[in-house]
Amino acid sequence: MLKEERQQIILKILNEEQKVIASDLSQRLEVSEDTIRRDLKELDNIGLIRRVHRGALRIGPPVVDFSTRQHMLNEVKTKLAAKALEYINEDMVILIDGGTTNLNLVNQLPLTLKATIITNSPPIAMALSNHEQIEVIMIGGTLFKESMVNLGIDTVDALNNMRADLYIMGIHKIDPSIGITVPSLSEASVKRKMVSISNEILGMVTSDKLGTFSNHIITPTNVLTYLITEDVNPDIKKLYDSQQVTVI
Amino acid sequence: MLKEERQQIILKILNEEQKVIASDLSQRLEVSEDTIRRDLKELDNIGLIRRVHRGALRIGPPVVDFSTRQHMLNEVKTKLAAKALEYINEDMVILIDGGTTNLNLVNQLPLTLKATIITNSPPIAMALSNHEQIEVIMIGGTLFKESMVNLGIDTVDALNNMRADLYIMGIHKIDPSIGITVPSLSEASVKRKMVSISNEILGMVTSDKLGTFSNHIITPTNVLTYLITEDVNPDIKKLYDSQQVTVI
DNA sequence: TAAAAACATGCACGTACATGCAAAAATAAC
DNA sequence: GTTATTTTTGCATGTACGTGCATGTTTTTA
Repeated sequence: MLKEERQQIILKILNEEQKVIASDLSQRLEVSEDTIRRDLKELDNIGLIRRVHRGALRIGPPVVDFSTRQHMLNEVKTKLAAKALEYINEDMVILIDGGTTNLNLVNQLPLTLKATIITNSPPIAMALSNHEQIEVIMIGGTLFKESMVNLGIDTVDALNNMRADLYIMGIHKIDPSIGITVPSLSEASVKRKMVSISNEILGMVTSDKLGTFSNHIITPTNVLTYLITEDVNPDIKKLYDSQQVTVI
Repeated sequence: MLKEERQQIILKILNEEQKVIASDLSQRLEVSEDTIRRDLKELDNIGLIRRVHRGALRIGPPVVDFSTRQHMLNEVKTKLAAKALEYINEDMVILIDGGTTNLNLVNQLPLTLKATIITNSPPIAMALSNHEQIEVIMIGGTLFKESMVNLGIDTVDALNNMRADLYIMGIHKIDPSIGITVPSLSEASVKRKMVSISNEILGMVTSDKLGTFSNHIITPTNVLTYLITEDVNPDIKKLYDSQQVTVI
């Protein structure tokens, strides 16, 4: 097992369980405690975890709410991510913006994947810290804290010089007749720019978002190449098929 | 159960119930009363709770996020940060790059501070997600995973259009005769640019970094306005004073 | 005021830790 | 494909940390 891979697993466990214990990790990952300690030390040094005696804790706001709903949603999103992985290939240039669904996907990317990932979302960038083979290009801008993405003129400008094979769009609301919508103007313009510089566009949505809309229209739904959802309703599928959108 | 974890639980309980009783906690957390007493003592020393006979009381209004603050207080880097806070004023434009020392500082910024913070470090940006009054501007670039900062031509370009009142520089190595040095070229050029667009420059270093150097020189030490270290050695101070650097 | 509870202190035990070093593995160079 | 070089790993050493218990002291309460 590679070091990076192991550290990635540690981060994943830490995300799920809020804490890790060194001796425990040693057993689960089948390496010596010394190695685990070294891993934890490294992750602590770059600020990804909080090292404490005997183990480490998650950094950032504590996820206190252990509600099952949250947990279930996470499982659904993991399924969506698994489907999306099919469309991600070696050496692609992938543009990906924010959202927990996208974050979930990134966390599932194989450590061996070689690719270029462009993102305007700090959490996405941080999640890729252990993917040696992935070149991460961050797009700057003004941080929009509600959804943790960089937005604004600078963001759009920076995107002007780039092209992507695949844009993995975080979708808030989507309706086949109205289009893909977001609640804020600046988010809309950045996403619109992202659409324009990408060859293919993939969107993941949990089914409860289908048929909902907000006030700023990014684009009609027919720009989507793939629409991924957890259970494919035949009616929905027909609706989008007529727009040349592949529903999976 | 980890010590820090237990203390967080205590804080959480205290947050919800206004007061805690030592013997009670001992049962709920399944540790000896001695341990609880020690926990309460520590939390009291840090100033997060008010210790009283039989238990402890909450200080001030309920808080949401104590997890970050808790572990830091009492550490060397925190002392540095506390000193640095003196030089951060309302409505400043602050440029800050990566490093755990800087991350520590950011975590200590008062939640009410109104300012603009420019950074090329995703962890720094994420740490500021709770600060409503702070406008965060992220500088994009290629993510340099070893130190979690964005670097490269795009980064330097983006900085061209900006000006900052104060640059809080993460310092790897510093030597009064050689200058401030880093191990990588791209990091050096970005930091050099940051220096050039900033009015004042503040550096925090733990004393073990004083008198060390690496292979890429950013700038001589005399560009620093303030140099903050944990215990100010008179010799060192004299050395830097002759370069118009205020050592604190 | 006496008994009980809570406390501070010091000690001992087990575990976790940092450090240096050598073997092993992975990567680079030839 | 083989060799050289770097990185990673495990082990040994000595040290530091966290916990519970024993002791004596202070505070609470009956």
